[in-house]
Amino acid sequence: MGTRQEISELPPEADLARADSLAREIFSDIANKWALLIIEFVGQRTMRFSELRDAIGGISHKMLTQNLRTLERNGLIVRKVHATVPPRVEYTLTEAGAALRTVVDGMCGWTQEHLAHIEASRREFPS
Amino acid sequence: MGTRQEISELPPEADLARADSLAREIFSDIANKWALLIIEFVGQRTMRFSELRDAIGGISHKMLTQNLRTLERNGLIVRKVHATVPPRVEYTLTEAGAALRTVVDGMCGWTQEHLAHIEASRREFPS
DNA sequence: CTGTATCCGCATTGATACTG
DNA sequence: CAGTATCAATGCGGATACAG
Repeated sequence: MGTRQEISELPPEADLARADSLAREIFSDIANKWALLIIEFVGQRTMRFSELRDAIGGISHKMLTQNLRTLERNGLIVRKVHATVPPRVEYTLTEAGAALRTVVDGMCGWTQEHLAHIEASRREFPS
Repeated sequence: MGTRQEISELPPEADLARADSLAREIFSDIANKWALLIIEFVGQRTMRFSELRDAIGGISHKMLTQNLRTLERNGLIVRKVHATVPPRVEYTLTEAGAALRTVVDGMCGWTQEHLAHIEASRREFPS
């Protein structure tokens, strides 16, 4: 197995080096605002389709459906349909999704912490 | 200032609740694959324009320029022009950019760790 | 309520050419 | 080498209608 260093020193972006790698494709799948916002909000608690729509705000019916499907396909959320009328569909994070959520939390936290810095930077930037 | 709890218990996504908030706008600015990939690669070391282009791969000249400007405007990277001929332009992360990089690292790490899970999930998903 | 399908405008993106 | 500008095309994303 070699030394411990050889294993642990792999940089986190190692597999993202090639543009055509699977890692890159997956990265592109999740690195967009709708996907990340969905992860963040569903992470708060299990939510229904319309609850999610209202919570996120500004997302169209179509984009929400589309992103939910992609997330489900990648195993980040589970979709549970209750056979009632009217139908009730609930979305929950999987373990993998929850793990990603901690990362997204970090991103949300970063945004809050650097709001002032960013605003200042924008004002000084020569338009 | 009140109790410590009142301050620390704010959820990381607090300011992202409204779709028209500044936090949301900034979140949207950085939550896209090119911006995050640039942060990740520039975070490895200071890089020139063409180095970055080659390192990332699959990004067009125009998109790279465009995203670099947005990142600069938001104070995440600094652009240093060396008055030589031919010109030499180097990009480096600011402190804020470096802070974001640790988050992006987490995202890269997450991608690597869950590659197998995602592949498996995709195979089982009814296309 | 939730989901699928369609249409269509507009923004994003790439290719190309030109400047410093 | 790095950047800007322009043009054309693709596809994202919204609105709408309809089905289960």
